[in-house]
Amino acid sequence: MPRKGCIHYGVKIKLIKNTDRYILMSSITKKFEMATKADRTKQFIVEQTASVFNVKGFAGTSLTDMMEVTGLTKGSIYGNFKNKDEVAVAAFEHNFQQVSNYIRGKMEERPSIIEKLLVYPETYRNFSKLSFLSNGCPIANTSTEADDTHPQLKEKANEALTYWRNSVEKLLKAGIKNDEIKPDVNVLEFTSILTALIQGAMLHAKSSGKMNYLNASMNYLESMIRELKN
Amino acid sequence: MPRKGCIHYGVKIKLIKNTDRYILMSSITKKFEMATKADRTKQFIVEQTASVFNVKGFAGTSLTDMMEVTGLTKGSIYGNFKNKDEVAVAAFEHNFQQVSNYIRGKMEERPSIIEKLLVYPETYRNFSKLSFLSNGCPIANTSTEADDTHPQLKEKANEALTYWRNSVEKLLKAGIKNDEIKPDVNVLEFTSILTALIQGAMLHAKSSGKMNYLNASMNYLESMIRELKN
Amino acid sequence: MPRKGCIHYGVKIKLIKNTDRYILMSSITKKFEMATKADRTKQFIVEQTASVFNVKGFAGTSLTDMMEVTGLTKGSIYGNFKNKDEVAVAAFEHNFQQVSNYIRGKMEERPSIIEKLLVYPETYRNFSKLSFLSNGCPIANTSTEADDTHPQLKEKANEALTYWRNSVEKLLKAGIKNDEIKPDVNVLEFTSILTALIQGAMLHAKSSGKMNYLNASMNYLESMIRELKN
Amino acid sequence: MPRKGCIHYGVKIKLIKNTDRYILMSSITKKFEMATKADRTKQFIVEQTASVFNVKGFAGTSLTDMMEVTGLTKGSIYGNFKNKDEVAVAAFEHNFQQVSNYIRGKMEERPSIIEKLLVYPETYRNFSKLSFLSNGCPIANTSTEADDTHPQLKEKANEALTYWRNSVEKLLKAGIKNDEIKPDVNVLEFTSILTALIQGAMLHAKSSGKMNYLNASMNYLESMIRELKN
DNA sequence: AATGAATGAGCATTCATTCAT
DNA sequence: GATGAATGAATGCTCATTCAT
Repeated sequence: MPRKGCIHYGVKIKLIKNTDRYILMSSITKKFEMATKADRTKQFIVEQTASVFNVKGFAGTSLTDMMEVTGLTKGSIYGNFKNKDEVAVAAFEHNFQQVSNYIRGKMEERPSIIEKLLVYPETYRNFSKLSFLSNGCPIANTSTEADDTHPQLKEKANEALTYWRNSVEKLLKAGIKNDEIKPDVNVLEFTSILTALIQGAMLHAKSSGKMNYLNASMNYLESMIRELKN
Repeated sequence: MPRKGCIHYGVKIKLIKNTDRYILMSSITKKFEMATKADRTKQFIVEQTASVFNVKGFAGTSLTDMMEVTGLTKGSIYGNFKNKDEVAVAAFEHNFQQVSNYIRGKMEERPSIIEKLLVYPETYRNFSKLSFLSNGCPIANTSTEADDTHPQLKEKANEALTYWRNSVEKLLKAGIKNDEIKPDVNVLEFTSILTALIQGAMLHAKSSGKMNYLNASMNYLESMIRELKN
Repeated sequence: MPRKGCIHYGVKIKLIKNTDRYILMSSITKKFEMATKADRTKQFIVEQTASVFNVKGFAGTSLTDMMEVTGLTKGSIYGNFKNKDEVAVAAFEHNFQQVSNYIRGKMEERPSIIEKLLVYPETYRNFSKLSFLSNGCPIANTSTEADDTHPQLKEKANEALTYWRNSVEKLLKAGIKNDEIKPDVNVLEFTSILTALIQGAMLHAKSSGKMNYLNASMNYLESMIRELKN
Repeated sequence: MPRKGCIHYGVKIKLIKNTDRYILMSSITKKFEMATKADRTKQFIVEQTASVFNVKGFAGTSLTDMMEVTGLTKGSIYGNFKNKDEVAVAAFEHNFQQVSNYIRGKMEERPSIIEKLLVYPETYRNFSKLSFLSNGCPIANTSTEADDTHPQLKEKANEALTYWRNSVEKLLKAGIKNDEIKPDVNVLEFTSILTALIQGAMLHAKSSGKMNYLNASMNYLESMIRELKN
């Protein structure tokens, strides 16, 4: 019989307090068997806490929140992570990977650079339907809070932003190289605008609860992208 | 003899615990004498805590932080505000007013609508030199944190954003009316782009610590504004 | 024009916060003009706080409660009393005097000792209609709380109880002397039973919210009193 | 090695601040091994705080008092109880059970109903020697304070009073049924008098610090009980 | 005599973290 | 590897009291 509280064959069994929910391990663990049980538990904690950190922020998320959302005990969380910071960093990385995996996947299906770039406005237009974006852009959420108060998270957010910028720049340069994109495009400027516009527009949508401002910005971004064409 | 801890002739006298700083009352109290001492103290608390709330956020700012930065005791803060929430809301309003007063002031000097609109990119380009913007846009900082966790602050941030949008829209419509601006400009779209671009670009600057991305976006915004010309 | 917050010609004028009530000085001040304004304010504070102390107890009554119920400021209360203890003691004395004045008044109308003694069960039967008893017997309320925690109040409660006992004993002895009451009545025992029965029965009534237990005890007490007859 | 602050083999080991007392777990834990450590600690907290709550009341008992009397930290108390209210309710229940267990035990030794009823005056006569009564009747103490200020405790006190009344009524009815007690006894009245007399007399004893008034009332109660005899 | 701003110790409660089991 | 009891510093907030005005 499985011991209560364990993660058993990919299935969480422990019931905490009055919560009689059985929580299924996320699909990721099914895809490839993880080496050790510890690795699986770590992954489970990260997946479950990721959205809480994205919504409530680092300071606003307590260990009690983390216990509730994972169904695990404090001891168990501390057995797998050094402290709350380490979980928060892992959760941020998970959140960011969810976004970038989704976008990379969509881009792989597209034949041209411009089509690939159009994945950005299309994705953020539908952010509310995507669980990993519905609470806002993890980079924006993390970097506004972590500024000064949490240098390690701030650095992670900055790395993510740099990664994003580099991805866009690579696409632009590749497009220029294969004559798909006008040669005189200002790569730095275009990248700055694309990323800034998306983050600013997401903020407006989250703040106002309305989609029209975000849609207006995404319309503009789409026409900007199409005008890159050589 | 002034009682220790009082704000006397515009100068804080009390030293709390290990903090041997003498804090000058902000300029506002010198400009015009306020009705009551309580009003002055309230104003003083708001001014001193405003930047802490902007940097650390609501959850990250403790009453101890507020004591340290004001040099006042807990009791004194609670004598002037109902609770931490009330201070945070007042501090946000102060932060936002600082920004909008600055921008309104700059705009008043400008003769044309387009010149007035150019105040935005100029201001945010120099955000690091402006104390009320150096820690980032208060709207962005507040709305990313307060989402879900603090409905009242979220609402305040949304109101501020709406106010900003309305200001921009009014300028555009006035410009269209007096033939300074092209009649076919999409007001909603332009407003969305201007505000989103600024907030997104500010976020990048704060996150990376570099100015080039912000400057690139502001360059683009400036040319967009100039192209509004009829 | 009367200064706000003063007690002027026996009428409270100050309005605190949202309480737009004008509070009339109690009848006592009208009966005989008090020497000084201070005396009148002291009396006013005592009268207004007396029932709060009787309901919430000493520890449960805060200065904020006292401010609300009097409409006065803290400074004003402290200008008239050394501290909260002093108000509490005065309030207890006031409460007790209200009860004993009422009972003395009723007794004066009665011709015989036995009729006088019957005032007790009659009074406590109707405790809920008498403002100074509706929150319970002040002696019981004070002595249960003040035990150990507040020696001065405990002593006051004990003095009040002794005064009550003495009153009953005097009546019994006078009745024995003038042959109205049987000579062999055990005065100590009868006094103990009368006072204990009343306090115990009051407690039951307050606790249960029902009158039948109190009435049953008062029925019994009445028949006990009538059987005293020689 | 036992961790400091733990309750180990029934013995509290941790010393808090200036309190160098070693506190023995109460006899109850020795009698039967409790399921979990948490249950034992909860029981320990209840036992240690019960008399403090009975003496100082709910409002008068602080968490610092509770820490001192248990030797535990705040965190530990809050690990075992949701809040102060929950401890107070448990402590009241404990206090009441101590009294009713004692009385039930004494009654079991007695052959007749009248002998059983005599347990009441005998017990309360000796209240000062019984630790759970020496600070006064828990029902009286709780119900006078909790009135209005603490509805849950008030309800508990009322339940306890009802339980007591029912116990007395059952005895009387059983006595009437088996012809030991006069059939025309007014059960409601007798029960009311017995309980009210005891609570009132206890109050006098606690207030005056003298036993003669209590003894006089108990003498009377004893003769009342004996006169029930058929 | 009364005000009201300020005090700072104290309040109940929650926090991230530890560690014997 | 996981548990859960315990820690104690820190949290937001209220308290009775003081005193310059």
